[in-house]
This record gives sequence, C-alpha cells and structure tokens, in this order.
Amino acid sequence: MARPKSEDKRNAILEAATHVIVKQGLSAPTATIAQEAGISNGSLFTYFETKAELFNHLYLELKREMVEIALEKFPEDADLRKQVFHVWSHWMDWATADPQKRRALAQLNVSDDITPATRAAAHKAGAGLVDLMERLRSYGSLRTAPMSFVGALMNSLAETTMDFMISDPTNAKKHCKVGFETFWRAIS
Amino acid sequence: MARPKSEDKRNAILEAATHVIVKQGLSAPTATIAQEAGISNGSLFTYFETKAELFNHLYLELKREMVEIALEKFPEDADLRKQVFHVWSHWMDWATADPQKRRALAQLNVSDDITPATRAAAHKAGAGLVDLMERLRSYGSLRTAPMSFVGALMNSLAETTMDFMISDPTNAKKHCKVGFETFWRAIS
Amino acid sequence: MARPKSEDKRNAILEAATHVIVKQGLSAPTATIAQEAGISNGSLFTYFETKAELFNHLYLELKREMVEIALEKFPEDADLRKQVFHVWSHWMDWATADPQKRRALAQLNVSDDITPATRAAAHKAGAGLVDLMERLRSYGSLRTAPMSFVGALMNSLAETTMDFMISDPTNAKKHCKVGFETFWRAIS
Amino acid sequence: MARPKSEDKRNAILEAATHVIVKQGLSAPTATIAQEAGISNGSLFTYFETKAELFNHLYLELKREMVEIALEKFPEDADLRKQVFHVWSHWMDWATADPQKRRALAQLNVSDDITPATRAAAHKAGAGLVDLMERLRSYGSLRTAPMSFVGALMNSLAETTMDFMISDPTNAKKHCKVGFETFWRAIS
DNA sequence: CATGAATGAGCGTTCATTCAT
DNA sequence: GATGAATGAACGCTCATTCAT
Repeated sequence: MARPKSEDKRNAILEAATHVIVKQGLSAPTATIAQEAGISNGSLFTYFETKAELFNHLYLELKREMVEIALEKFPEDADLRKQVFHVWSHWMDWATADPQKRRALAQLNVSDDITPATRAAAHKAGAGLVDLMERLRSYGSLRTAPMSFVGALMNSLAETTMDFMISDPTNAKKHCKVGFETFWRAIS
Repeated sequence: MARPKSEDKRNAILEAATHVIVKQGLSAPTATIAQEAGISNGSLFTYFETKAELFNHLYLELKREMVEIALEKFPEDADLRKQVFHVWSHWMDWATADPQKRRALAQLNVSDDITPATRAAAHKAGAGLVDLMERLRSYGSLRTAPMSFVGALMNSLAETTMDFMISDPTNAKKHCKVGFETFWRAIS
Repeated sequence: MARPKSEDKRNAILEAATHVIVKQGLSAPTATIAQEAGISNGSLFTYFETKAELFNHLYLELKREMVEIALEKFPEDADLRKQVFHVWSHWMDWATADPQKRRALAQLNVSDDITPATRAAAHKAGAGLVDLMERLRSYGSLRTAPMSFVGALMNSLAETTMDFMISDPTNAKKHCKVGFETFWRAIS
Repeated sequence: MARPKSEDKRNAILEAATHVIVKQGLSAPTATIAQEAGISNGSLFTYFETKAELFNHLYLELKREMVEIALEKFPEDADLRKQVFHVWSHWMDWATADPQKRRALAQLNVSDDITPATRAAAHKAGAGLVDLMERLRSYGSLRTAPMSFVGALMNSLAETTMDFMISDPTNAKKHCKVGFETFWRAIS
C-alpha cells in the first residue's frame, strides 16, 4: 500500500483543531486547521470527510481522554471519599495540564454539529464513573435526587474549580482542595 | 440622540435574535433574525451596526433582566438563608418562565463576539448581588476562598438545577428546593 | 420598494449565460457568467437560486422563443406544404440569426441539470406545432408511424440543415430549400 | 513501445468510462471510472495522461467500432438500395445491442474536450462509407447538395430511428424498416 | 428611516493530477 | 507498474454589510 494514511497526521489534525478552535472558535476555516497541522487544505478531507465529522471525532477523543485520565490508577480498595478525591484531582490535573483541550471541549459541547450519536457515545465513555456516582448518591443527602443530578453536580463544581485553578495557578492546589471540600459538603 | 428610532423595533430584533439563536445557533444569518422581527434585512443595521454589536447588546440585556428579576422584592430584613433562597427561586422562575432566554444566554456566553467590555458590564450589572455574596462567603466554610468563587459556585449549581427543572417540569418545585439545599450545604 | 429586481439584469444574465455556455461549455463558472452580465458573482443568485435553475430557465426561454418565431405569422389558410415551409424557414431564420442560441440550446439539451419538469414544460411550449405535425403525418407515408416520429424527423432534418446554413452562409437560402425538399420527400 | 502496459486494463478503463459517462455524465470523477474499471485512481493516468485524452480515445474507439460493424459483411455486388439497407440495419444492430455505447458517444460528441484532431480522425474512420455516400448522392435528388449533406442526413435519420427502436423494442424491426424507407425517400 | 437588491470576500468541499512508497 | 495519499486550484453558494431608491 502506497503511503498509508498516517496516524501521525490524523493526530496532528486533531491537535491543530484543538488550538485553532480555542483561538478562533468553531467557525474557524478548515484551511486554517490544515495549515496548523502542516498539511494541505484538501488533505484534511482524506482523514475526516467533513468539518462536522472532524469536530465529532475531536469531541469524543477529548471526552475519552478526560475520563481515562480521571480513572487512572483508581484505588479500588480505598474508601469512597478517597476514591472520589482521586478522580477529582486527576480530573483537575488533566484540565490544568492542557487548558486548551478543556476550552475546545467546552466549545464543542455547545456546537450544533455534534450529533446525538456522538453525545451518546461520549456518555457511554463515561460509564466507568457511573458506579462511583451511584455510590455517591446513596451515600448522602441526594439519595432521592435523580441519578444524573450527582454527575451534573460534580461536573459543574469541577468546572468552576478548574476555572479558578487555571486563572490563579499559584494557588491551584489549594483551589483543588477547596473545590473538593465544597463538593463533598454538597453531596453529604 | 438617545434613541431616534423605534424602541419597539429594537426590542423586536432582540427578541427575534433570542429565538433564532436558540433554533439555529449563533451562526444564524442576520437576515433570518430580521425576518423573524418583521423588518427588512437592511433595517437591522439601523439599530445595531454589526451582528456582533447586536449580540453584545442582547447578552447584556439578558443578563440585566436576569439579575433584575432575581433581586425583585428582595426581603431586606429577612435572615441570610431566606434572602438567598429568595434570590435563588426568583432566578429559577426567570429561567423556567422563558427557557429560550437562558439558552440564548448560554450560547452567547461562549461566543467570541462578546467583548471583554461587555463581559465587564455584565459583571457590573450583577453588582446588586455582590453584597449578598460577600455575606454568604463570610458565613461559612468558604471564608478563605476568593470572593468570586461563591458567585461562580452559585451560578454553576443554579444552572445545573435549572436544567433539571426544565427537563422535568412536573417536579420543578422539588428540584428547586433540592438544588438550593445542596448549594446551602456547599457554602455552609 | 428599493431598487426593484431589474428585468434588464435578468435578461443580461440569460444572454451572458448563452454566450459563456457556447464558449466554455456547461461547466463554465457562474462567476464568469456574472462578469459577462456586468454584475457581481453574488448577484447572480438574487435572480436564479442555483446554477441549475438558471440553466433550466435559459433552456425554456430558448425553446419558447424558437417555437414562437417558428409560428410567427402562421398562414392559417395556406395549403399544408406552404404552412410547413413557413414554419421551416422561420425556424431556420431563428437559428441563423443568432447561432449562439442554438448552440447553447443544444448543450443544455444534453445536460443532466435540466429537470423532467422543465423538459415537460418545453414540450408543452411546442404544443402549437402538434396540430401541424398530426396533419403532416396523415398526409403521407408515415401514416402508421408513431405520432412523435414526424416531429423527431422534422427536428433532425432541420438541425442538419441549420448546420449547413451556418457553416456555409453564402448558400444559406439554397440549403434551406434543399433541406425542406428533402424533408418533404421523407414524409411524402 | 507500442503498448507496454496491460491491454486488458486499458480496455477495462474504456468500458468503465462508457458506463460511468452514461450514468453520471461527462463530469463524472476519474476516480469513479477507475473504481468501475477495478484499478486505483492513480493507475488510470498510466494509461491516459489526462481525462481529456481518455475521452478522446473513447470517442474514437466508439466511432470506429460503429463504422466497423456497419460495414461488416458488406455486400459488394448487391444493388445500391440493398447495400445501404445492409449498412443501415447493421448500424441499428450496433445501437440496439449496447445502447450505452451510443449514449456515451452522444455525450462525447458535444464535449468541449474532444479536439478538432480527434473529430478529424473520427471522420476519417468513416472513410469506408464515403464511396457509398457518393453513390447515394449521385443517385437521387441531392445530386447538387454538398457531399457531406448525405452523410449528415443519414446520420440524423438513423439517430432518430434508433431512439424509437430503443424506446419501443417490441416494434424495433418495424421502426428500422420505416426509418430506412423514410431515408430512402429523402435521398431519392 | 425603510427597503431589499448589490456586493464581494470567504468557506467547505471536490477532483484532476502528482508522487512517495 | 500499481497504489492511494497528497496537493491546491477551482467552484457554487452564503451572508454581513452597503447603498440606491
């Protein structure tokens, strides 16, 4: 096979898309993304048939990475609070290590181009966290709230915390801690 | 020349923009907004010089209205918890009464068209709440957290709560309550 | 109404399309047609929503004009041969007066962009000739042939004749005559 | 180096082009033709340097085949009418045996890609018929018409006849006969 | 001031052709 | 020679903005 489709190039496109989306928003020209990725405008469409498809793939990729990192080295035998803090802090690590990814993900999240199928797949990617959420719910005051409320809650408090960690990196660790304590109080 | 042109038309445009943004996103053509507002495409630019200016104005308008309603009939003499719940539930009223406004606001919030100046003005519009936030902070565990953290926290929990109220209107009142209790625990 | 859509401009586009199609074929850029018509590329789409629509309109326009001229001053009371010759020679006049129109029509005729609806409309535009064809058929040897055969026959002989008239204008009149005699023999 | 590459593949491309042109028109992508021929898109250009060259070759090939079949088993010693009918019916056989070839030829005939040189070569390929045409001309009423008129005439009547044979195969034989008689009357 | 046609830059995508493997 | 990814010019169409009426 002559010149096989390069995984490197594919990744370069996804990475370029991340940067360009952050800088220019979702309406950034595909040509700009291609340029940033070091390929010709036409080549982008060898790897992703449409701009929307590129966006859907990027969205999934980012979500998956996020969840994967959050669950890395998960302490199966620790108590609930430790487990949740583990996930919480790994999540913060991901967000602060490369803030662009989080920003791009936020943009994609409100894009009309992301299909329901992709959103469903993203949801499924987070399945590893469902069990934890369920245990969190039955643990405290939210016993009677809808299942997904705990997830949404954690998400929104985490986002808020991340904003503070990124805008004030000096005190990142402290913000991380305070955010977690706040969350723990909320669900207790 | 405060407003040489028809105030009605200006409002019609802002209202139309709200609907159209919800239906079609921020990339909706100005012509569509004009049509929805019952005016010609060209006339839109008599009232707002550019599309971006229209968006900035709409953003501010929505934020202002939101804050205004949240502070309506504020019980100056009640205790802190009652005051916060007042604000909380009025806020929820606004969000559930016309979900489109909230959705449009969410879109505008992530738009690159909204200038820092507008964001600053929006922040200032919320000044009426600053005193409340300050008292909230000194009240509980967040005494040492940055001032704006409480605001961001309330905002994110409120957004989460609104989502549940709107998607499950039958139990809206219950969700409102649960959300507030969760918030109160978080800041306590 | 401000600056009403100008019929002149519309005609300029159709005329420009005729020339450009002859010179460059059906794949000629719409921008070239617009330029030739003296308008901006975007304006073309004010008058015709798509390139295909422009082509369909042009096709119909040309067909209609062709038929109209062929039937001009039709001698209702003359004998059959004189009537047919009248149509025949008027048709030739049209083709030789502006050979570009005929060439463009020939191109459009084989285009995939021309819809069945347009072809049907074009057929209907030729309705004025149906009666003549019917009488022609019952007149001679083609009494038992399918109705449309006479029409197709006249068309193909006319086209052949036109080619010779245009490529050898000096003897145009003679070619016209010879072509007609040949046709008459064919249907006799 | 008459043909260094596989003659089979070359023919596969020409055949594929025929089908694809009929289905999709002359603007069909070369990649589609390559796929239909069972080769890679790049390989097509090993056999034909450009798309236009492919089209020119196909055009010639089809014309040659058409003439060849028309002249097959030509009855040198029969009388003129029988000879012409022989050609006529063989021609019809070719057209009805594989209508796609005729359709593709018709499309190519109006293409801007076909060069004057190719058209000349195609004309030359028909040289075998020139003698017959010449005798036909001197036989009847067209004695004074330009030489090529008889050929064009035969061509146009044959095309018209083919259309009817193909669209109404049940009566194909009858149409063939009627068409020929019409032609004979025309030139007589 | 209202209207809506005019403008032209800009974009996603296609595709003939080239070229690394 | 075969393959198919790479290239980049080109095109149809959109749309914010301008301007003649």
